[in-house]
Amino acid sequence: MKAYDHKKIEKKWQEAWAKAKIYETKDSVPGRDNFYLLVEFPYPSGNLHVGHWYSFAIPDILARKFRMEGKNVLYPIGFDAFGLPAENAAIKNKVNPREWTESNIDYMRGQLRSMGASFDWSREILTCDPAYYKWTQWLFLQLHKSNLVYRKETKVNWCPNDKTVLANEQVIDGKCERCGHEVVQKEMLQWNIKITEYADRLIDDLEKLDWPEPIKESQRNWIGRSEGAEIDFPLDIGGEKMKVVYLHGFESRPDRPRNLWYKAGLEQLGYEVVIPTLPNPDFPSEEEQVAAALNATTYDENTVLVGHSLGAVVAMKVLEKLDKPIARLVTVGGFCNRNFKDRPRNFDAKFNWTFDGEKIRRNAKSITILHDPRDTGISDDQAKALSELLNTPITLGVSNKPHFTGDTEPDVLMWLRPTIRVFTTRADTLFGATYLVLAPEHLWVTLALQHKTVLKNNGEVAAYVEQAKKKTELERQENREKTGVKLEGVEAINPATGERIPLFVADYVLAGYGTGAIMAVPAHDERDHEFAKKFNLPIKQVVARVLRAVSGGDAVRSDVGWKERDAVMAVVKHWANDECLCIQWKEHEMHTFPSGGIEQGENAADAAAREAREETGYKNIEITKQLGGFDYIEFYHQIKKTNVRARFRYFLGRLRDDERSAVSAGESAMHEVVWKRPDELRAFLMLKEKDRILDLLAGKEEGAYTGQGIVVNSVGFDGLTVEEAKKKMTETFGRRKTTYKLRDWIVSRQRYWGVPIPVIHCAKCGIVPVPDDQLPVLLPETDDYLPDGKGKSPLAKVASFVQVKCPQCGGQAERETDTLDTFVDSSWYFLRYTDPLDEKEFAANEKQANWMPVDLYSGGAEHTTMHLLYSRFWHKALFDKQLVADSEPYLRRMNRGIILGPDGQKMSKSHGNVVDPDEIVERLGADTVRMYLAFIGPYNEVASYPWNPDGVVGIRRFLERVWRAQEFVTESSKIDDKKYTAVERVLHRAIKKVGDDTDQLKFNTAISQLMILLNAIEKEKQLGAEQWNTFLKLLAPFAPHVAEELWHESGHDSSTHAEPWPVFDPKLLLDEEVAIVVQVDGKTRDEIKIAADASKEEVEKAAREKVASRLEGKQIVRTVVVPNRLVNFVTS
RNA sequence: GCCGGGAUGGCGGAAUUGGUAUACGCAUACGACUCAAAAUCGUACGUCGAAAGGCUUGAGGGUUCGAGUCCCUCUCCCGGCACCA
Repeated sequence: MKAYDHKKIEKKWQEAWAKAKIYETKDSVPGRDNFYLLVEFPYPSGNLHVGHWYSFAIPDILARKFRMEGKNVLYPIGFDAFGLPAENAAIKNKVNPREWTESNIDYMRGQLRSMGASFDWSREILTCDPAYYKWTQWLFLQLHKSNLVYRKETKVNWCPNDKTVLANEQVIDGKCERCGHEVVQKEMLQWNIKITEYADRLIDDLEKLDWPEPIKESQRNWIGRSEGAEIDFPLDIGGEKMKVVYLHGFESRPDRPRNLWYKAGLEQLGYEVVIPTLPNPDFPSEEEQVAAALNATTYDENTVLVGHSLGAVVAMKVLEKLDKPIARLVTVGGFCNRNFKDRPRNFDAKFNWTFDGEKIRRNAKSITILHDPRDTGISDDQAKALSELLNTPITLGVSNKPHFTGDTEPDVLMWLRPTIRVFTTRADTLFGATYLVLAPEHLWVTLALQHKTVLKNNGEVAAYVEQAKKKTELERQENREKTGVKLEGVEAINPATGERIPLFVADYVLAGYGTGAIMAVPAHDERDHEFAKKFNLPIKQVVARVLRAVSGGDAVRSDVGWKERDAVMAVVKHWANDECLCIQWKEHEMHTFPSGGIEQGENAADAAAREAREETGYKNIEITKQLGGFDYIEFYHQIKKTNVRARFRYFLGRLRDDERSAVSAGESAMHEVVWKRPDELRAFLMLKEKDRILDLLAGKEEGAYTGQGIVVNSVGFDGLTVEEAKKKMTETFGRRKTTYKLRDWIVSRQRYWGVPIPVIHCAKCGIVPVPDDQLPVLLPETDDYLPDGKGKSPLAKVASFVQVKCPQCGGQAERETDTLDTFVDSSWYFLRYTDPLDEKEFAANEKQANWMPVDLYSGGAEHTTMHLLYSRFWHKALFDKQLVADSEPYLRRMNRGIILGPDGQKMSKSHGNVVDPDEIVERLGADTVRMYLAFIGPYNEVASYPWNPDGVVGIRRFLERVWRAQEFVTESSKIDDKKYTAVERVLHRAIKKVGDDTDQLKFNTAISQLMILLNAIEKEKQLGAEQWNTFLKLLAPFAPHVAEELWHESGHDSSTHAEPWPVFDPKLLLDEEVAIVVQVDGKTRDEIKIAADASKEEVEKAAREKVASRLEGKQIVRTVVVPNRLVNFVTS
């Protein structure tokens, strides 16, 4: 027997497999199902570490096993070759990033080959190859066509060290993911992709994916959907005297509910509202209507003129006739031509359709054009014409009924009056909103500051806003002390209570989330509570908690009904001692404070005093204060025999002296009065609410109550549950709204080594996409990769690249010089593997159809909210363009853990604990490294495993024992021979378990089963040739070289990897004789060996005999027999 | 703080989903082979106990004939998000 020489055989077989091209995957093979096994392709960092082995060599086990099972497996490889490190290395070492990248790739190819992995190298792709990025550019332009790409001045994360913009996902704890430098916020013109438009689908489609739950959950959290409401708070700006003149439309009347609703809303703010009656609304003419409008009132600089629909035309005609300007013109669903979407109108000929746009503009200091794209009559083109006429951008509105004809139209009202719109998930607490908070960047704040006279403390607010904007993410995170400034001179009106409430700017409200403004409910939100405490703002309870008795005599019963009532409880202190007045009931299990219901018209505090007097006889009780607010207490009333849901208030009182009148006979028969010291109360009281009352008594500071409960102090809504009130208040005061934490994806990078964004800036034509036939836009060669630090890409310095003819007008234009985020490259690479050489398409439909969607995608948890989310989005965008056939790219996801250094720390050069796989492969062989990593623990977990150098040796020992086991193989292959049967049963169990465990990604237990099998073989010291063949086939996916070598050693010419996966015989899975545990009273006492097919009775009988001595003198009350497992005798 | 996952020998980890807890491997000890060492092979290896027999799956309680597994309470560790209204 030759010695096991891993170096020789690994080299030999790797070359042989490559030469035979056995892993070059055909698009389809008759009789075989296609299986697409994808691993995240590596970044060409230059050197493979153990983590790479874990990523690539372990999934290879699956690839090989699935092939043996008859699947046509695609297991491709490529390189995510663009990106910052190449460029940083280029700057540091003065080498070309392309050369650096290519030489790294060359080196890594060799290392990857040394794994003995069955990659199909013929499909290799490089994202920095123009043949690849041509299609990255093309796909980007497809998204651009779908209006998913836009350019916007955005506050972005800027890394001053890498001198580039980072995506939100690339900022970890306020620091750059790549270099660790602190990230600053910067306003820059950036390319964005509207991933937010897909937020719902990205969450909802997770349902149908076979992914680990933690990954799905992280994506859901990251997208951060929350359902809530938008509520408008009207502003009252002191000194503003406005008159609103409202001109209704065609076939309308001044007294339509909607118009009256507008009137009420505006008058609430002290506005004067005029709604002229316009003559002949069903057959209107310009002359009559304009005259009526002009006669109805006077127009001056305090007038807001509103025209709905045709009213807008009338309004413009009115403006044409005025000789001095008004404050504002608002058109609602207005128009200036007759190109209606639906039908012609009868007023067509009675109006003059030419307008003096200039005069109208001169006569209105500001103009708002409100248009709803879902309008059934007014087309977008009509709105656009109006916008051009008045030289004013369109404000998009949402109507409740098309054309803003609902009974209420909040969007219109919002534009008629200054309003702050807030987003809240707790609409039920609206009555408790005692102030508003705006983010420092809120538009209204910005406008007010510009205006200068709106805020009385303009300077102070300006200073705060300035300072808040300068804070970095890190500073915001470190110092969470609430800060803010009140906006003096402005008040908002709580739409529910009508109360005037103050406004603040504070940086605890984020501009980027919701509407950038919140209603603050300090009683029921911790942040608002903290702020209110600091600024001494009122805290108003509007939700009462529900305390339910669940044990003891007053526990709520399911068999009786409910009674509701208002109640009070009195905590009365002794006149001299530190004791409280308590009541102990005689016939019932009740220990309480005096309490009872409030009588008709009675004051709550008086009721508390009265109850205490009546129940105890003490006369001189004075109530000193209320403790806390409302609580609902639910309990079973033992005397009235009914459940009670009582809305309680607690009062603190004092007894002046011991003067006492006789307690009524009824009362004294039921209970007696006892005095308890505070330290005895906890033990004495049985009420559910005692902890809360005792906390209140102790004067413990009460924070915000954020839980469920019942609404109080909210006229018209009292008694509703939180959930019911949310719904009802949203309907009454606002509208439903869903918001997301997810931000749009900023894809431009101001760096050299990436895909040029294929766009041209033309002074005349604006942004012009590069035509398809001019793709790819090649990355130009340059020696100057240094970014300028101000946000200009190095490409901007390459004049020959920048200067270009505009493809539309032919004039001189400039190329976009930013490059794309590398996550764009990797958002579609798996599609390219299906058709890697196609020059006409990014991947032909029929080629995609062979493989997509990916059957199993393996990778790390670090990509959960980055690559994995981006590529799902990208795929959906392509799906909507019908460029791909599925809405999700990956059916099943498996998650790889992390390999730590031998010291249990993350591997890093600074720790000096880096394990070099090349060295171990050299010393122990690739098969050992593969198998050790597979054996270290379950693969599909978010977990980390330390590399144990001794453990690796154990696997090497196993392979050497396998090698030596060839000695035991006899020529005979007759497995029915008695001497082989012991091994045969273990072998069949192994076939089952290795197969099952591998499918479930539990490679560690699959390998342990191979070890058990080998142990059995060594014990018998002989096995048949067929058994040996089967063993090698089971081993093949795990240790491909050893298995192949031994396979050939035992006389085969074919490859073991092309062999079919063994099949087990179910009959052989169980031993003929099984060991059955015998328990007495659940304790294992002995075991019996008995034929596997023995009957229940036989088993029980044998067991009883076995433990007869222990059963002596005992009564068996029950016998439990679990087939092939145990017998349990239960004695009395 | 919120959301997810977890805690089993000296270590990595098993446990047919409620049925012999500690499979398999590592480490360790002893023995065989050897002049010796390494390698290899064999034996032992949760814990208390001489043994019989107890006790053990982060802690405490519960359900069950039977709990690592199910339920409740708590502690700690890991991961994600984090002033997201």
